[in-house]
Amino acid sequence: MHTGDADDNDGAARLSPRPASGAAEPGQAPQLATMARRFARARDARQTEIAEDYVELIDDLIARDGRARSVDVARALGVSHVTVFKTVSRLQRDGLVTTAPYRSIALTEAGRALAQRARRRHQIVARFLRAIGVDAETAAADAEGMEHHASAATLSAFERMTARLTDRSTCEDGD
Amino acid sequence: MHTGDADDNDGAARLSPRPASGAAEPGQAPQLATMARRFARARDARQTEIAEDYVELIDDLIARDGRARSVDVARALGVSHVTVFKTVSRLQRDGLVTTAPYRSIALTEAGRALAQRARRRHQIVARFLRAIGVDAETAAADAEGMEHHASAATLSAFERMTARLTDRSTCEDGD
DNA sequence: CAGATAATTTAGCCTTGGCTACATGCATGT
DNA sequence: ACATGCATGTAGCCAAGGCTAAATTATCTG
Ligand SMILES: [Mn+2]
Ligand SMILES: [Mn+2]
Ligand SMILES: [Mn+2]
Ligand SMILES: [Mn+2]
Repeated sequence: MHTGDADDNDGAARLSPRPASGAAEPGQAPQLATMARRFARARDARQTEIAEDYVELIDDLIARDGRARSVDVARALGVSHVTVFKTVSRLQRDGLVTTAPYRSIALTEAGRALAQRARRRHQIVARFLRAIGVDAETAAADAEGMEHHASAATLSAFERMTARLTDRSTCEDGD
Repeated sequence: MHTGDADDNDGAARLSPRPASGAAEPGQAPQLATMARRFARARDARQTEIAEDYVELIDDLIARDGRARSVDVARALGVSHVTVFKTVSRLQRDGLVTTAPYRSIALTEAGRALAQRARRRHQIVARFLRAIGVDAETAAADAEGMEHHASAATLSAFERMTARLTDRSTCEDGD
Protein backbone atom coordinates (compact mmCIF):
# COMPACT_ATOMS: atom_id res chain seq x y z
CA MET A 1 0.00 0.00 0.00
CA HIS A 2 0.96 3.57 -0.71
CA THR A 3 3.47 2.70 -3.40
CA GLY A 4 4.56 6.28 -3.81
CA ASP A 5 2.23 7.50 -6.55
CA ALA A 6 2.47 11.23 -7.01
CA ASP A 7 -1.12 12.11 -7.89
CA ASP A 8 -3.08 11.48 -4.72
CA ASN A 9 -1.74 14.62 -3.16
CA ASP A 10 -4.79 16.82 -2.74
CA GLY A 11 -4.39 19.38 -0.01
CA ALA A 12 -1.54 17.95 2.01
CA ALA A 13 1.70 19.70 1.21
CA ARG A 14 4.74 17.63 0.41
CA LEU A 15 7.42 17.21 2.95
CA SER A 16 9.99 19.34 1.21
CA PRO A 17 8.73 21.23 -1.84
CA ARG A 18 12.00 23.11 -2.24
CA PRO A 19 11.06 26.42 -0.49
CA ALA A 20 12.00 28.64 -3.45
CA SER A 21 15.49 29.53 -2.22
CA GLY A 22 17.98 26.72 -1.77
CA ALA A 23 20.02 28.44 0.94
CA ALA A 24 18.57 28.01 4.42
CA GLU A 25 18.21 31.38 6.14
CA PRO A 26 19.98 31.31 9.50
CA GLY A 27 17.74 34.10 10.78
CA GLN A 28 14.97 31.76 11.86
CA ALA A 29 17.00 29.29 13.89
CA PRO A 30 17.47 31.57 16.93
CA GLN A 31 13.84 32.56 16.74
CA LEU A 32 12.99 28.89 17.09
CA ALA A 33 14.84 28.64 20.40
CA THR A 34 13.15 31.80 21.64
CA MET A 35 9.72 30.47 20.80
CA ALA A 36 10.54 27.18 22.45
CA ARG A 37 11.54 29.01 25.62
CA ARG A 38 8.26 30.92 25.71
CA PHE A 39 6.18 27.81 25.17
CA ALA A 40 8.16 26.00 27.84
CA ARG A 41 7.34 28.78 30.30
CA ALA A 42 3.65 28.48 29.51
CA ARG A 43 3.86 24.70 30.02
CA ASP A 44 5.60 25.17 33.35
CA ALA A 45 2.92 27.62 34.46
CA ARG A 46 0.24 25.14 33.48
CA GLN A 47 1.83 22.52 35.69
CA THR A 48 1.81 24.72 38.79
CA GLU A 49 -1.64 26.24 38.27
CA ILE A 50 -3.41 23.48 40.10
CA ALA A 51 -1.13 23.53 43.10
CA GLU A 52 -1.50 27.31 43.36
CA ASP A 53 -5.28 27.22 43.14
CA TYR A 54 -5.50 24.43 45.70
CA VAL A 55 -3.31 26.05 48.36
CA GLU A 56 -4.96 29.43 47.84
CA LEU A 57 -8.38 27.85 48.22
CA ILE A 58 -7.35 25.79 51.23
CA ASP A 59 -5.97 28.91 52.87
CA ASP A 60 -9.24 30.74 52.16
CA LEU A 61 -11.31 27.92 53.61
CA ILE A 62 -9.21 27.79 56.76
CA ALA A 63 -9.52 31.55 57.15
CA ARG A 64 -13.29 31.48 56.64
CA ASP A 65 -14.42 28.18 58.12
CA GLY A 66 -11.57 27.37 60.46
CA ARG A 67 -10.83 24.23 58.47
CA ALA A 68 -10.41 22.94 54.93
CA ARG A 69 -12.24 19.69 54.30
CA SER A 70 -11.68 17.95 51.01
CA VAL A 71 -15.42 17.96 50.36
CA ASP A 72 -15.42 21.76 50.56
CA VAL A 73 -12.45 21.97 48.24
CA ALA A 74 -14.25 19.67 45.82
CA ARG A 75 -17.42 21.74 45.85
CA ALA A 76 -15.55 25.01 45.39
CA LEU A 77 -13.54 23.67 42.46
CA GLY A 78 -16.43 21.76 40.93
CA VAL A 79 -14.59 18.45 40.79
CA SER A 80 -15.18 15.14 42.51
CA HIS A 81 -13.89 14.46 45.98
CA VAL A 82 -11.72 11.70 44.57
CA THR A 83 -9.91 14.16 42.33
CA VAL A 84 -9.33 16.35 45.37
CA PHE A 85 -8.09 13.40 47.38
CA LYS A 86 -5.56 12.41 44.74
CA THR A 87 -4.43 15.96 44.07
CA VAL A 88 -4.01 16.67 47.77
CA SER A 89 -1.88 13.53 48.01
CA ARG A 90 0.39 14.97 45.34
CA LEU A 91 0.49 18.29 47.19
CA GLN A 92 1.53 16.42 50.32
CA ARG A 93 4.19 14.54 48.40
CA ASP A 94 5.44 17.95 47.19
CA GLY A 95 5.52 19.38 50.70
CA LEU A 96 2.70 21.90 50.39
CA VAL A 97 0.10 20.34 52.69
CA THR A 98 -0.12 17.78 55.46
CA THR A 99 -2.97 15.38 55.94
CA ALA A 100 -3.94 12.67 58.39
CA PRO A 101 -6.64 10.07 57.76
CA TYR A 102 -10.12 11.50 58.21
CA ARG A 103 -8.72 14.89 59.21
CA SER A 104 -9.05 18.07 57.26
CA ILE A 105 -6.21 19.54 55.24
CA ALA A 106 -3.46 21.69 56.73
CA LEU A 107 -0.91 23.82 54.90
CA THR A 108 2.81 23.54 55.48
CA GLU A 109 4.97 26.64 55.72
CA ALA A 110 5.76 26.29 52.03
CA GLY A 111 2.07 25.86 51.30
CA ARG A 112 1.13 28.98 53.23
CA ALA A 113 3.85 30.95 51.47
CA LEU A 114 2.67 29.77 48.06
CA ALA A 115 -0.93 30.55 49.00
CA GLN A 116 0.00 34.09 49.92
CA ARG A 117 1.89 34.65 46.69
CA ALA A 118 -1.00 33.16 44.73
CA ARG A 119 -3.59 35.31 46.48
CA ARG A 120 -1.54 38.46 45.95
CA ARG A 121 -1.24 37.77 42.23
CA HIS A 122 -4.89 36.86 42.02
CA GLN A 123 -5.91 40.16 43.61
CA ILE A 124 -3.56 42.21 41.47
CA VAL A 125 -4.87 40.66 38.27
CA ALA A 126 -8.53 40.82 39.27
CA ARG A 127 -8.32 44.43 40.49
CA PHE A 128 -6.50 45.41 37.35
CA LEU A 129 -9.09 43.86 35.05
CA ARG A 130 -11.86 45.67 36.91
CA ALA A 131 -9.87 48.90 36.76
CA ILE A 132 -9.65 48.80 32.98
CA GLY A 133 -13.39 48.31 32.71
CA VAL A 134 -14.05 44.59 32.71
CA ASP A 135 -17.19 43.64 34.63
CA ALA A 136 -16.59 42.04 38.01
CA GLU A 137 -17.72 38.51 37.17
CA THR A 138 -15.74 38.31 33.93
CA ALA A 139 -12.75 39.84 35.66
CA ALA A 140 -12.88 37.22 38.39
CA ALA A 141 -13.20 34.38 35.87
CA ASP A 142 -10.41 35.61 33.60
CA ALA A 143 -8.15 36.32 36.56
CA GLU A 144 -8.55 32.72 37.70
CA GLY A 145 -6.70 31.59 34.59
CA MET A 146 -4.50 34.56 33.70
CA GLU A 147 -2.96 34.93 37.16
CA HIS A 148 -0.76 31.90 36.66
CA HIS A 149 0.91 33.37 33.58
CA ALA A 150 1.64 36.88 34.84
CA SER A 151 5.34 37.46 35.48
CA ALA A 152 6.67 39.87 38.07
CA ALA A 153 7.16 42.54 35.39
CA THR A 154 3.58 42.20 34.23
CA LEU A 155 2.26 42.31 37.79
CA SER A 156 4.19 45.51 38.40
CA ALA A 157 2.76 47.03 35.27
CA PHE A 158 -0.73 45.96 36.35
CA GLU A 159 -0.31 47.58 39.75
CA ARG A 160 1.00 50.77 38.18
CA MET A 161 -1.94 50.95 35.78
CA THR A 162 -4.47 50.14 38.48
CA ALA A 163 -3.15 52.94 40.64
CA ARG A 164 -3.16 55.36 37.74
CA LEU A 165 -6.70 54.50 36.70
CA THR A 166 -8.07 54.42 40.21
CA ASP A 167 -6.79 57.88 41.10
CA ARG A 168 -9.12 60.73 40.28
CA SER A 169 -6.13 62.44 38.65
CA THR A 170 -5.74 60.07 35.72
CA CYS A 171 -3.80 62.61 33.68
CA GLU A 172 -1.07 63.77 36.04
CA ASP A 173 2.50 63.40 34.88
CA GLY A 174 3.18 61.92 38.26
CA ASP A 175 6.28 59.83 37.93
CA MET B 1 -5.17 0.88 64.38
CA HIS B 2 -6.21 4.47 64.95
CA THR B 3 -8.57 3.71 67.77
CA GLY B 4 -9.80 7.26 67.99
CA ASP B 5 -7.52 8.71 70.66
CA ALA B 6 -7.84 12.47 70.86
CA ASP B 7 -4.27 13.46 71.68
CA ASP B 8 -2.29 12.68 68.53
CA ASN B 9 -3.79 15.65 66.78
CA ASP B 10 -0.81 17.91 66.20
CA GLY B 11 -1.36 20.35 63.38
CA ALA B 12 -4.11 18.68 61.40
CA ALA B 13 -7.48 20.23 62.12
CA ARG B 14 -10.34 17.96 63.07
CA LEU B 15 -13.04 17.12 60.63
CA SER B 16 -15.80 19.10 62.22
CA PRO B 17 -14.80 21.23 65.22
CA ARG B 18 -18.21 22.85 65.46
CA PRO B 19 -17.47 26.19 63.67
CA ALA B 20 -18.52 28.42 66.57
CA SER B 21 -22.02 29.22 65.28
CA GLY B 22 -24.43 26.35 64.90
CA ALA B 23 -26.52 27.95 62.16
CA ALA B 24 -25.04 27.44 58.69
CA GLU B 25 -24.83 30.74 56.84
CA PRO B 26 -26.62 30.43 53.49
CA GLY B 27 -24.52 33.29 52.09
CA GLN B 28 -21.62 31.04 51.13
CA ALA B 29 -23.50 28.35 49.25
CA PRO B 30 -24.13 30.42 46.11
CA GLN B 31 -20.56 31.65 46.27
CA LEU B 32 -19.46 28.02 46.03
CA ALA B 33 -21.31 27.54 42.73
CA THR B 34 -19.84 30.78 41.39
CA MET B 35 -16.32 29.74 42.28
CA ALA B 36 -16.90 26.35 40.70
CA ARG B 37 -18.04 27.99 37.48
CA ARG B 38 -14.91 30.16 37.33
CA PHE B 39 -12.61 27.24 37.94
CA ALA B 40 -14.46 25.21 35.32
CA ARG B 41 -13.88 27.98 32.79
CA ALA B 42 -10.16 27.99 33.56
CA ARG B 43 -10.08 24.19 33.15
CA ASP B 44 -11.87 24.45 29.81
CA ALA B 45 -9.39 27.06 28.62
CA ARG B 46 -6.52 24.81 29.65
CA GLN B 47 -7.93 22.05 27.50
CA THR B 48 -8.02 24.16 24.35
CA GLU B 49 -4.70 25.94 24.83
CA ILE B 50 -2.71 23.29 23.07
CA ALA B 51 -4.98 23.10 20.05
CA GLU B 52 -4.88 26.88 19.72
CA ASP B 53 -1.11 27.09 19.97
CA TYR B 54 -0.65 24.27 17.46
CA VAL B 55 -2.92 25.65 14.75
CA GLU B 56 -1.55 29.16 15.21
CA LEU B 57 1.99 27.84 14.88
CA ILE B 58 1.16 25.63 11.92
CA ASP B 59 -0.45 28.60 10.20
CA ASP B 60 2.66 30.69 10.88
CA LEU B 61 4.95 28.00 9.51
CA ILE B 62 2.88 27.63 6.35
CA ALA B 63 2.91 31.40 5.86
CA ARG B 64 6.65 31.64 6.39
CA ASP B 65 8.07 28.38 5.01
CA GLY B 66 5.30 27.30 2.68
CA ARG B 67 4.79 24.15 4.74
CA ALA B 68 4.43 22.92 8.31
CA ARG B 69 6.49 19.84 9.04
CA SER B 70 6.07 18.15 12.40
CA VAL B 71 9.77 18.47 13.06
CA ASP B 72 9.49 22.24 12.75
CA VAL B 73 6.49 22.30 15.04
CA ALA B 74 8.45 20.20 17.53
CA ARG B 75 11.44 22.51 17.45
CA ALA B 76 9.33 25.63 17.82
CA LEU B 77 7.41 24.22 20.77
CA GLY B 78 10.42 22.60 22.39
CA VAL B 79 8.83 19.17 22.64
CA SER B 80 9.71 15.86 21.03
CA HIS B 81 8.54 15.05 17.54
CA VAL B 82 6.59 12.12 18.95
CA THR B 83 4.56 14.44 21.12
CA VAL B 84 3.80 16.52 18.04
CA PHE B 85 2.80 13.44 16.11
CA LYS B 86 0.33 12.33 18.73
CA THR B 87 -1.07 15.80 19.30
CA VAL B 88 -1.52 16.37 15.58
CA SER B 89 -3.39 13.07 15.41
CA ARG B 90 -5.78 14.41 18.02
CA LEU B 91 -6.14 17.65 16.09
CA GLN B 92 -6.99 15.65 13.00
CA ARG B 93 -9.51 13.60 14.94
CA ASP B 94 -11.04 16.93 16.05
CA GLY B 95 -11.20 18.26 12.51
CA LEU B 96 -8.59 21.01 12.79
CA VAL B 97 -5.85 19.59 10.53
CA THR B 98 -5.43 17.00 7.84
CA THR B 99 -2.40 14.79 7.45
CA ALA B 100 -1.23 12.10 5.08
CA PRO B 101 1.62 9.67 5.83
CA TYR B 102 5.00 11.33 5.48
CA ARG B 103 3.44 14.58 4.30
CA SER B 104 3.48 17.87 6.13
CA ILE B 105 0.52 19.20 8.07
CA ALA B 106 -2.37 21.11 6.50
CA LEU B 107 -5.10 23.09 8.24
CA THR B 108 -8.78 22.52 7.65
CA GLU B 109 -11.14 25.46 7.31
CA ALA B 110 -11.96 25.11 11.00
CA GLY B 111 -8.25 24.98 11.77
CA ARG B 112 -7.53 28.11 9.79
CA ALA B 113 -10.41 29.91 11.47
CA LEU B 114 -9.18 28.90 14.92
CA ALA B 115 -5.65 29.95 13.99
CA GLN B 116 -6.83 33.39 12.97
CA ARG B 117 -8.80 33.85 16.18
CA ALA B 118 -5.81 32.65 18.21
CA ARG B 119 -3.39 34.95 16.41
CA ARG B 120 -5.68 37.93 16.86
CA ARG B 121 -5.96 37.32 20.60
CA HIS B 122 -2.26 36.70 20.83
CA GLN B 123 -1.48 40.02 19.18
CA ILE B 124 -3.99 41.94 21.27
CA VAL B 125 -2.57 40.58 24.50
CA ALA B 126 1.08 41.00 23.50
CA ARG B 127 0.60 44.55 22.19
CA PHE B 128 -1.31 45.45 25.31
CA LEU B 129 1.38 44.18 27.63
CA ARG B 130 4.01 46.16 25.74
CA ALA B 131 1.77 49.22 25.81
CA ILE B 132 1.57 49.19 29.60
CA GLY B 133 5.33 49.00 29.86
CA VAL B 134 6.28 45.33 29.96
CA ASP B 135 9.49 44.60 28.07
CA ALA B 136 9.03 42.87 24.73
CA GLU B 137 10.41 39.46 25.66
CA THR B 138 8.44 39.18 28.91
CA ALA B 139 5.34 40.44 27.14
CA ALA B 140 5.69 37.77 24.48
CA ALA B 141 6.22 35.03 27.04
CA ASP B 142 3.33 36.09 29.29
CA ALA B 143 1.02 36.55 26.32
CA GLU B 144 1.71 32.97 25.27
CA GLY B 145 -0.05 31.78 28.40
CA MET B 146 -2.47 34.59 29.21
CA GLU B 147 -4.05 34.75 25.75
CA HIS B 148 -6.01 31.56 26.33
CA HIS B 149 -7.78 32.97 29.37
CA ALA B 150 -8.78 36.39 28.03
CA SER B 151 -12.50 36.67 27.39
CA ALA B 152 -14.02 38.90 24.73
CA ALA B 153 -14.71 41.58 27.34
CA THR B 154 -11.11 41.56 28.51
CA LEU B 155 -9.80 41.67 24.95
CA SER B 156 -11.98 44.71 24.25
CA ALA B 157 -10.67 46.41 27.35
CA PHE B 158 -7.11 45.59 26.30
CA GLU B 159 -7.64 47.09 22.86
CA ARG B 160 -9.20 50.19 24.35
CA MET B 161 -6.30 50.66 26.75
CA THR B 162 -3.70 49.99 24.07
CA ALA B 163 -5.23 52.61 21.84
CA ARG B 164 -5.43 55.10 24.70
CA LEU B 165 -1.84 54.54 25.76
CA THR B 166 -0.43 54.48 22.25
CA ASP B 167 -1.98 57.80 21.25
CA ARG B 168 0.05 60.87 22.06
CA SER B 169 -3.12 62.37 23.54
CA THR B 170 -3.43 60.09 26.53
CA CYS B 171 -5.65 62.53 28.41
CA GLU B 172 -8.40 63.35 25.98
CA ASP B 173 -11.96 62.80 27.14
CA GLY B 174 -12.51 61.08 23.85
CA ASP B 175 -15.51 58.86 24.30
C1' DC C 1 21.74 4.99 -8.50
C1' DA C 2 23.30 3.90 -3.91
C1' DG C 3 24.37 5.44 0.55
C1' DA C 4 23.82 8.75 3.98
C1' DT C 5 21.03 11.81 6.45
C1' DA C 6 16.82 13.39 8.02
C1' DA C 7 11.90 12.93 8.95
C1' DT C 8 8.07 10.19 10.22
C1' DT C 9 5.73 6.42 12.36
C1' DT C 10 5.08 2.80 15.80
C1' DA C 11 5.56 0.68 20.34
C1' DG C 12 5.71 1.23 24.95
C1' DC C 13 6.39 3.82 29.17
C1' DC C 14 5.14 7.59 32.58
C1' DT C 15 2.50 11.41 35.29
C1' DT C 16 -1.35 14.32 35.77
C1' DG C 17 -5.95 15.09 36.46
C1' DG C 18 -10.48 13.76 35.55
C1' DC C 19 -14.38 10.11 36.54
C1' DT C 20 -17.74 6.11 38.84
C1' DA C 21 -18.61 2.60 42.09
C1' DC C 22 -17.95 0.78 46.27
C1' DA C 23 -16.04 0.40 51.09
C1' DT C 24 -15.13 2.39 55.45
C1' DG C 25 -15.09 5.76 59.24
C1' DC C 26 -17.03 9.83 61.92
C1' DA C 27 -20.55 12.76 63.97
C1' DT C 28 -24.89 13.76 65.13
C1' DG C 29 -29.77 13.41 66.27
C1' DT C 30 -33.20 11.03 68.38
C1' DA D 1 -26.34 4.09 72.02
C1' DC D 2 -26.83 3.49 67.72
C1' DA D 3 -28.81 4.27 63.14
C1' DT D 4 -28.12 7.00 59.64
C1' DG D 5 -26.13 10.37 56.77
C1' DC D 6 -22.19 12.47 55.33
C1' DA D 7 -17.11 12.59 54.66
C1' DT D 8 -13.26 10.08 53.47
C1' DG D 9 -10.62 6.43 51.39
C1' DT D 10 -9.78 2.58 47.64
C1' DA D 11 -10.00 0.32 43.30
C1' DG D 12 -10.07 0.78 38.73
C1' DC D 13 -11.02 3.22 34.49
C1' DC D 14 -9.89 6.91 30.98
C1' DA D 15 -7.66 10.69 27.97
C1' DA D 16 -4.13 14.14 27.44
C1' DG D 17 0.56 15.15 26.94
C1' DG D 18 5.06 14.24 27.92
C1' DC D 19 9.24 10.89 26.99
C1' DT D 20 12.87 7.15 24.72
C1' DA D 21 14.00 3.62 21.52
C1' DA D 22 13.58 1.41 17.33
C1' DA D 23 11.72 0.78 12.64
C1' DT D 24 10.37 2.72 8.36
C1' DT D 25 10.21 6.09 4.68
C1' DA D 26 11.78 10.41 2.16
C1' DT D 27 15.12 13.39 0.63
C1' DC D 28 19.48 14.72 -0.48
C1' DT D 29 24.37 13.98 -1.97
C1' DG D 30 28.02 11.98 -4.11
MN1 LIG E 1 -6.38 32.03 42.23
MN1 LIG F 1 -6.26 30.21 39.22
MN1 LIG G 1 -0.39 31.99 20.76
MN1 LIG H 1 -0.38 30.25 23.79
